[in-house]
Amino acid sequence: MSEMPKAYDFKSTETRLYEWWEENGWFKPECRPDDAEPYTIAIPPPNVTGQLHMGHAMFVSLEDLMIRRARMQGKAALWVPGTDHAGIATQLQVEKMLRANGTSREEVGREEFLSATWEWKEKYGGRIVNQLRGLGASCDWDRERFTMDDGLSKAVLEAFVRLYRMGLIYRGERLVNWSPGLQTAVSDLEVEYSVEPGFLYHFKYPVKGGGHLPVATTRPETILGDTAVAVHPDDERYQQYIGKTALVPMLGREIPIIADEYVDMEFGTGALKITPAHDPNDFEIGQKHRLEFITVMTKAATMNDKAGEYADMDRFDCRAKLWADMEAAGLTIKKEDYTLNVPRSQRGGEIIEPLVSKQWFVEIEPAAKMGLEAVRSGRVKIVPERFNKVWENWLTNIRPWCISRQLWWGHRIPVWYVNGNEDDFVCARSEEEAYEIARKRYGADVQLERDPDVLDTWFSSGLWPFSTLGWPDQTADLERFYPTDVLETGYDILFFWVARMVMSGLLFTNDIPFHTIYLHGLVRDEHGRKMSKTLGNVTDPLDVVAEYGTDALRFTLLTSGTPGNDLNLSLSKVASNRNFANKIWNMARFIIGNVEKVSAVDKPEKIDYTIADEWILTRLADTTASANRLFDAYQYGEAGRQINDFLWGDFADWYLETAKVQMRQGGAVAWTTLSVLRKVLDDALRLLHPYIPFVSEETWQHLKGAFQAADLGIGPAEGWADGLMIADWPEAGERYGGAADYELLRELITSIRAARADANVPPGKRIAAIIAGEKATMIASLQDALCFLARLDGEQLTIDVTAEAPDNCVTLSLGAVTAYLPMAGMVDLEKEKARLTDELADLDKQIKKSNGLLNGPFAKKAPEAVVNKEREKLGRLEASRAEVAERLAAMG
RNA sequence: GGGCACUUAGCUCAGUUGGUUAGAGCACUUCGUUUACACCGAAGGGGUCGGGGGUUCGAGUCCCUCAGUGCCCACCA
Repeated sequence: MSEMPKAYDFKSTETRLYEWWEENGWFKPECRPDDAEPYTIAIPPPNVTGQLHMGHAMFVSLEDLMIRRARMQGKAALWVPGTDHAGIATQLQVEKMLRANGTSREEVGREEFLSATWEWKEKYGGRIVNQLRGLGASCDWDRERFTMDDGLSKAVLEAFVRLYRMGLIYRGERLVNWSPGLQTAVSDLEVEYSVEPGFLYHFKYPVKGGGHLPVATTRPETILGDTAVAVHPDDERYQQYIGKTALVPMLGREIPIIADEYVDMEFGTGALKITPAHDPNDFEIGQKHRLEFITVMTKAATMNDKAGEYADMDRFDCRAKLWADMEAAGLTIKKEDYTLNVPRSQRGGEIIEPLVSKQWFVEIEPAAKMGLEAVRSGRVKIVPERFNKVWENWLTNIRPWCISRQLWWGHRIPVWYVNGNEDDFVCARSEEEAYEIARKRYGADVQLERDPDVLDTWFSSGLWPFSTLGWPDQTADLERFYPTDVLETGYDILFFWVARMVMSGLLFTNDIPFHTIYLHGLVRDEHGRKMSKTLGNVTDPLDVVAEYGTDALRFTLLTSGTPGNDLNLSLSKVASNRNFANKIWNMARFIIGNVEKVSAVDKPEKIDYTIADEWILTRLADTTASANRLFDAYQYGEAGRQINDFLWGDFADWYLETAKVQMRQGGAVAWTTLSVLRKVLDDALRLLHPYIPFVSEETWQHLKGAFQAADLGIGPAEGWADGLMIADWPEAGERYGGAADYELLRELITSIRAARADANVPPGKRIAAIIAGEKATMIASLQDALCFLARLDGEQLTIDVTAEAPDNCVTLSLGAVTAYLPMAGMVDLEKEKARLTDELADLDKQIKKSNGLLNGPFAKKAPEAVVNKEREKLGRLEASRAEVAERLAAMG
């Protein structure tokens, strides 16, 4: 191994390691034995034309973490990558390109448009995938899929045909959410309601034969499509009008005045205009009362010829003009300010228009029931659990899913119409099959024409976990890796995607598609604002990676938050984590630098650990156990923070410093110290590898190289693996009794340092000390370390259990051990007296509290371990108090 | 109209089954080039854990309630 530079350089590392891992075939499950337990994740397929954003970085970090840990646990880890054709999004991009070239989708025609889109896909589709690689994603790229590749297209056909034959797909004329700009229907989920200021228009509905009914509406242009006016049957104000005829303003069309309990007498005027073709509620009332359905708008949301003189006007121009005309005709009452809930397209933001049109629907209630049961029974677990409620609520109130889109880019609906008749159609997996069926049903001489529409993009992604593994064919992959294990994604697509996968999995594979749903939150800017282009607060993951490295970004995303909650990304945290990577690198440099100071003959027959060794090994065992417990509970953030704290706060700040002294002793002590250094860093690197794959692997390779070359008999019990990536996952080791003694030593050192700082002792100055108390001899075992870390003068150090305090000294009492620092000339007697007096008061307070606790109900009711802990604490406090009191008395 | 989350140090956040004196990073103060690291180290200042009530020997943690913020679902013209 080459020399390690002073600072870790991620730039020269990341690409090199990624390629090396991939060349070794370690991203493939086949790097484990055939009988290894499988562990599978299907990637949330990014839009094929998408640009990498923090959401991608988030899911890559989390899923790669899960996959890498499983792989190290010896499982056949498979992360299936791929992309989504993203119907509308992609089509819009290509249309934009066409427009830039002075043409349009309509002009070039369907076929040419599709080939242009495929070209676009080939050109830009690889970009996002390469960006995922850059984040370290250990996907099996040989198994990469695309929602419109042949296999997945076959799966889509199969799913559609099966649903149709189960009677769960039907075509119907319904009121759908229509996007006038995109010229397609969209599903309920694709509509977002935004609260906006608007008006409630009150006007007079003329009644034939005289009089009028006051009516209120937020959308006057729909008046032109009214086919009834409704009042509540019990409303005394309007009893006289029920059954009479009203006249549509400006059109004079005659419509009935009906009674329906749906009308809220309290709201508005208590009289309701009914426009069955333009409002979901009115649609139902229209059906109930068998009203006429009059559509007054075109698909472009301009008024049609049913709107009389308003024909060809834009819907909002019409609103204004009609109201002005009504005002002139004396039909208006008032226009009051009113807060509207405006339906807007999730894509593009234009106002969605409810329009009657013929569309394909999936009746998903039966599947929804299965999805509900899967979560209720615990077959599918959601992390965090609180999303169970959201799941429950949505699936319980589910409505038919409109799956047809009037787009060109997507999976064509596998339905053929017979002889130009819309009501005669066949549903089949292919044109050949369609003809076969049609001939049987309609005679030999049939002409078929395929439905022009395509399917909602989520229809194909709903099949993702099994279609990517080969379904509907019974492939070996499907057999081995399905059901998958965890589905990890953002909570914002729980309904769009996750619920649909669960439902289609249960429906088509008769199994759950995954046993756990892990939901992460949105990545926001550091002040909690949503990242948006208009706000200009978008942080590009590629920029962050270029400046701080992939590991720094990954560790930040993984440890800054908690499952299911949004996370505020701050660059200062990324910078800290870049520093963490460097810190790890330098720990390794230190250890490797010590390798040559030890020789193989120093290996002792029987290992004899110092209390420092015992302490760090115990801390390692605790950290490993805790991390594993947290990993199993999907608490990755907390696990990462704990490993970080351990490695930096315990290993680097304390053990490494102590080890410097132990190494100087040479011989068996040095050998043992080096073996502990290696063991702790090695295990920590393993624990960290799923978080920060690059720096951990690079560091580990250096460690491995140095120890293998030195041949000291120090290394992993199982031998050095080729790569950390495929090394064994650590399990918690032994705990040792000496750990507590070292803790006491740490306390003592910290106290001495603080006392020195308090007395303004120059940092370089070695001072004298007397260590007394029952644990003084324990301290003696690490006397040199004590001197080094607390800057004590070894020549002037007295260690004696029964030593008495000299005059003119600072007293540091820790119960089992006491330090006297005779800092002649440097210590202010009066100040020391005051300090000790304060300390005495504080000790008295604590002792009183502790006594109160131990003599109260606490002693009887609290668990024994807790009570014992309190007793020990009291013992320490009392010992300290005695010492402090004695010193004060001696000082007069 | 339902439902959920959040409210802890100046800022951004941890705190898993209730258990010593509530933690981290950044920022701040004072010191420091001891052969891993200045992308560093040592010491330190800073919090009545949103308000109120309750359960408990013990509450940041559990329950109730109020307030603020954010989000999701829902057809009120």
